[in-house]
Amino acid sequence: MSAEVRESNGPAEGGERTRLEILEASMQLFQHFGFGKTTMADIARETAMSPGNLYRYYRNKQAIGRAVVERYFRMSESQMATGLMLPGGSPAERIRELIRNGVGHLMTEMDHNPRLVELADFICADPEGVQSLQQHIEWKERAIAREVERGIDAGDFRPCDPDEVGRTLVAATRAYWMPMALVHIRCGEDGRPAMLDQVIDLLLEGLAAHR
Amino acid sequence: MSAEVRESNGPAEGGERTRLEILEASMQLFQHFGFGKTTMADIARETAMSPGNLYRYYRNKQAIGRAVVERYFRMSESQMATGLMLPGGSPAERIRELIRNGVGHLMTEMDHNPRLVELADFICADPEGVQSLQQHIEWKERAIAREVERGIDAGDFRPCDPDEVGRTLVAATRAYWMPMALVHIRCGEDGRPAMLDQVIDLLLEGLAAHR
DNA sequence: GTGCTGAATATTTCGCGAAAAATTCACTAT
DNA sequence: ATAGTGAATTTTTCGCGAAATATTCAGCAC
Repeated sequence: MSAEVRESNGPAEGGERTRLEILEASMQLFQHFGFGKTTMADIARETAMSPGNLYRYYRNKQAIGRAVVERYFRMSESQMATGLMLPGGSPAERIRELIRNGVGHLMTEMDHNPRLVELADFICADPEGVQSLQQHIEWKERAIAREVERGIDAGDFRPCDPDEVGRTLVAATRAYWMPMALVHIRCGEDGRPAMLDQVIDLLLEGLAAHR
Repeated sequence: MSAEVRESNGPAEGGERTRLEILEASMQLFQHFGFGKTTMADIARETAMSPGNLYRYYRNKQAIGRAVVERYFRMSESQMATGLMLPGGSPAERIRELIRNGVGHLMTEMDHNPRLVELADFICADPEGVQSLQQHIEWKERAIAREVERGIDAGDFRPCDPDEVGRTLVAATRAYWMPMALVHIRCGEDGRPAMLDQVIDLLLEGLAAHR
């Protein structure tokens, strides 16, 4: 029943800079060489500190991996959110673009940044890491829920619980958010994910107001 | 440019009994001990023939695994179809039950028959086996398409292409058909798959006629 | 006490010969 | 020719010591 509230042990305040430094160096290394091929000694060398010191900021290597994945998820979320910055488009169009952009972003990352995608898969596979994935999923659910709320207010969508619809839309497109599945789903020369547009259309149709 | 049309080499006609015998013995063994732990020698012993003779009926061990998986898929399809035998229920209800029963059946198999589910995953992972999975998926798509057709005729569903809707419904529930994903999706004490009912409801709502 | 080091220890991975298994093939029987 | 055998051959897996790596810890500087 003692203190130890923080995910990672170590310095309380002054160490945030160091923790971030470790995080950024690790992300670079993981991106280049992969999680497995990057050693704690590599990270120590890159940050010009001793291996032992890394453990003052992260419990172990997995914890660094998890922090990198969380940062990576936050970056993906920012990327997905950029499409929502501009105010134009109907709620339905905005949801469609949110999902299409998100899946498109994931496909781009799989081509361009396979090491980090692989890391995310690896980290999210064990119980310690699932909550990172869960948070990321919840971010999508909330982003969609906000647009659904707008759609209800605008009279485009029938009355419903926006949060539940957010969860439903993410659940109905879940396979498209899974790298392992997405590998098989991409098709054609452009590599667009099969049936995604039709799935979105049917879901949005189910949400429509039919005034 | 010669003959060799059949998937498996060997006898043309008279050998069908032997091929089936190998298939059934293998299925039993795989179910009990798993694909990896079952040797060709085991199968030979079980069928009272020599190891070499197995190769007259199947190209290799993978081919036996594929045949077992295909048989397993056919059995799953029969199981799923039993819910459709009785004529009652609206098309929407029948589609809902088809999907719920199918996913429920998969969950039961994962608990009760994990070795065969694992085998299916393994076999369908490589290029030789994906077409078996593809066929199984197409069976579901067609089963749904038939019900959609009924729904259109009955005036319950708006006019649309039943085949495309079949593909769409399967795509929107794809994660629920993937054992790897389903492990994470089951929740609660009853282990029911999260959000599946809501997904189906929203999709069917999108299909409704709104007369 | 805080931040850090580097050697000491614990764990995991790796290389490689041995054993097991998959696959082939020369051969027998009908 | 067809069905089948079983030993020979190729491929994969396994066990285990060595090397690499992760993690801990006693101690140093401030």
